[in-house]
Amino acid sequence: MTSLSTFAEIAALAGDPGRAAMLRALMDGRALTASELAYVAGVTAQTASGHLARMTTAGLLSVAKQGRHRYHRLASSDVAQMIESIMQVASGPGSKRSPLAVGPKDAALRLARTCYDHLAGRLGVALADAVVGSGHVELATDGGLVTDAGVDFFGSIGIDFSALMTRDGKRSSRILCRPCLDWSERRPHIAGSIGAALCAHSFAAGWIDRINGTRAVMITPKGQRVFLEQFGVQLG
Amino acid sequence: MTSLSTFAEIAALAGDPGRAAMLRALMDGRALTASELAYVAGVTAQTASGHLARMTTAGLLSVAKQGRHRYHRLASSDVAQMIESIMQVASGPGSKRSPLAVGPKDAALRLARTCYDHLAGRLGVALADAVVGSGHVELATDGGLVTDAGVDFFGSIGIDFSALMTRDGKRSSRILCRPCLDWSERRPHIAGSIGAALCAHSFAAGWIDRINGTRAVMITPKGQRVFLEQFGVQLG
DNA sequence: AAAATGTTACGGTTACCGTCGAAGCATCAG
DNA sequence: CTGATGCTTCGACGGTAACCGTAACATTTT
Repeated sequence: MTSLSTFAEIAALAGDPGRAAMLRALMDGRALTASELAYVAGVTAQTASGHLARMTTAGLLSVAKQGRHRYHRLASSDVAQMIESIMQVASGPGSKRSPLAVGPKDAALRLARTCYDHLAGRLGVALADAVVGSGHVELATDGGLVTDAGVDFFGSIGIDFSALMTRDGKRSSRILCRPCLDWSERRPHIAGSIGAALCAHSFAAGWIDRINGTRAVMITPKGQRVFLEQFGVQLG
Repeated sequence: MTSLSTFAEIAALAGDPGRAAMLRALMDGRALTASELAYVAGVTAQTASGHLARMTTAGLLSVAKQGRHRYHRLASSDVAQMIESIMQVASGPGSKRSPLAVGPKDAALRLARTCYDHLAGRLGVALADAVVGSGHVELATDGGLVTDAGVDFFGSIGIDFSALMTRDGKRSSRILCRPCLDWSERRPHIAGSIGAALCAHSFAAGWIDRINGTRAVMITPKGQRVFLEQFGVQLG
């Protein structure tokens, strides 16, 4: 029953408070150095190094050494989804403690941030509402899809699905979407291939920008205009 | 940072080998007594009692006392999805140990079994392939949907979606599907609302039956006929 | 070369948690 | 009422692992 022992092993790795803090910090999809991760975990560098080594050999993390730094990131989207699902359970009805005061307290984080590879916060939720309201995307609790009109719409703003839709040889329909329930807004936003593409394109097109290396993002003036004109979204 | 502490708490609960075995046993969606769970975990009754109490207060399990028995089940489908996602990571590329000998060794389990609330094993995969091949369902890695033809098809075999499709007031499209990667077949099968409905209907209609209280199911003669005529599926 | 920074390795201490024995309640059978 | 079964609580034991000293190694900068 090998799968069982590794199951407990993986879960136990995520069960340590320090390692949990590291994983949570890596949920923005970026790669962090061991020192930064040691800081967020509240432990010394030696301790953090041991944790990172264990999580790397277990397949949770992948490292890329660059000069004298070693950048650690989540190994795959599967790991990100696992962390999400644990957060989902942790934020569930079982968390009686501090019923409404949950979520990031930083205003910038609440406004807009990245969630592994897509956008979250009020911006992410607003964009999701916009594309759902305009009929470009349909969302349910189990999954989501892009309508034919949505394919045209995303194409018009520079996101091409032709590369994404060639899966398994034949066209794999327009199911490229996954709802991701955020714990600050308590509303679903768009994850999956579309969410990742939209987030990447927003960075590339200069609509949003990272705030000094955190997972929070700011909306550029150009982004303000595009989000209002193309999506009808205005925040603040 | 309450959500973080509970995050590690939840993960640590799943990280103990004994508790992991219990959760794994409960993945068939049925309710088990404390004694049965103590047996599958390989611990004494006292130890199991403590584990069950902790997991219940944490919101992972829900209990229903019936006479002098206490039946434990997974608290929600969120918990089941969390367990699935951990299995997904545990079965990932990181599991070098016993590369191909994974999966349930029991022949009955490999053939057909329940996975929380839907069907898995060769039967589950075959049914998924059938409805995908006939164009009734479209599956991708991120989600799935039922086509208009699929709605008619499932209606013709006794599964009505009208109750499922009234979500949030307006019609919530036909996204009721979620792929679930099984660790014995390494192929996706159909979970989500459709998977649950199909599984429940198969039991109700007498197409399948539980094998003496395990998560393995047998295909009745009636089921053999229905699966062949309606889905074109023949196993064995 | 030498200093500085980032990362890993080793030993010893400490605290936590899983485990079981024994005993205490609840429920059912006779 | 008496005995039996299922489950839980209490207390004590033991092992595991997180943690931080100190120290070594690697890389970059001066």
